[in-house]
Amino acid sequence: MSYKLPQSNLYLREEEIRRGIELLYFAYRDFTKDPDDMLAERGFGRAHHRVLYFIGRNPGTPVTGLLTILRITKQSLSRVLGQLVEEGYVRQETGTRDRRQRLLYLTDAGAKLEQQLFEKQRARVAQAYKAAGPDSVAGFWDVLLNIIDPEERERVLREIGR
Amino acid sequence: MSYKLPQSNLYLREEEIRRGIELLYFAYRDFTKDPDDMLAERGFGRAHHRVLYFIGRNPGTPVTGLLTILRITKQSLSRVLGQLVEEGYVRQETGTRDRRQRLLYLTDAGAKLEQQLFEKQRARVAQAYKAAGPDSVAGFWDVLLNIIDPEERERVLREIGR
DNA sequence: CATATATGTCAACAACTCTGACATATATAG
DNA sequence: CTATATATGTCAGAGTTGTTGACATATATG
Repeated sequence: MSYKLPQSNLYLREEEIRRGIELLYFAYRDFTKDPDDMLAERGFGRAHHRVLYFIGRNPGTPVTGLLTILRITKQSLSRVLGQLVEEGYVRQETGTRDRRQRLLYLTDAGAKLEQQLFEKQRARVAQAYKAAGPDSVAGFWDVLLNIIDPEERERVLREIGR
Repeated sequence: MSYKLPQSNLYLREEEIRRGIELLYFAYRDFTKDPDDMLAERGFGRAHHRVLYFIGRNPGTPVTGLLTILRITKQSLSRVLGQLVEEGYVRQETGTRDRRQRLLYLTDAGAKLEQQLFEKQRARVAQAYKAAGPDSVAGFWDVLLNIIDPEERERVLREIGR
């Protein structure tokens, strides 16, 4: 009997979609919550974390690189980046090929802070990976990758090292 | 040779964690972006979407129920909820068992709007499920569930219907 | 030399969140 | 019945992060 009730299928489908939506919402909320306390102690917010994170992953990126990854305006970035430079977590170097560019690097203090922030998320994600098992992790990556806009999937793959 | 280099393992482990962190960030960003345009047309934001969504999933919830799910303050909720009530998307009924409670329901307009917002995310998530396959979807759910704080996993399981 | 690009800065504004204080209606315990 | 607790609402002030718009400077490129 290969016949299937379309309405039942639609119902199941919707429930499965909503399950994904809700798990994404709750998981993302807890996941981002971890570093926030440590950041708040220094008067920083989540935006500072993102900047530290992506400079750490792309040392020597010009400002434009960060704007492209984060998809925010330079005015938005400059406030946050300015604070990080001011307080000694990020260092700017004039580009050698193109002297208009400001290439961004974490200072030792920046790298240390980034590691501390990462550690909180590492523990949570590592535990989830372990609890779910390697096959689930592969599925987790695969679904997330396909949720990302097709146009930027390639860039993300480059970012995460395939 | 069962011996494994611990440093190499640690490196792989960190790369795998960072892959999860970044996929989560990029996927969540695109995923939340979809409904925002439609909301902006009506002067609403993402907070309105969350309220519509969870009232739709829990019709008749008292205000406290929403505060517990969303983990925001009543002052924060009241502005958003007030607008939704004012503009006819949410209806409040005095509780019968407890007349202090305001039980929340979507109006017809509210249900319609919620469906339109859901449709945008449905398309994205359904496509990702299809591209990744059912086993990956199960893994996706499993990892996300384990990323959520253990204390609230039970509530989430109830929310998503197991 | 003219134009484009990379970056920075100032100002105003909007969304969403918070804390703190206070008010009202209703339920519940003694 | 009275005292207390709970559910909800409201006002005021503040912080973080994002936006748009306008303008400035340094450097690269045709």
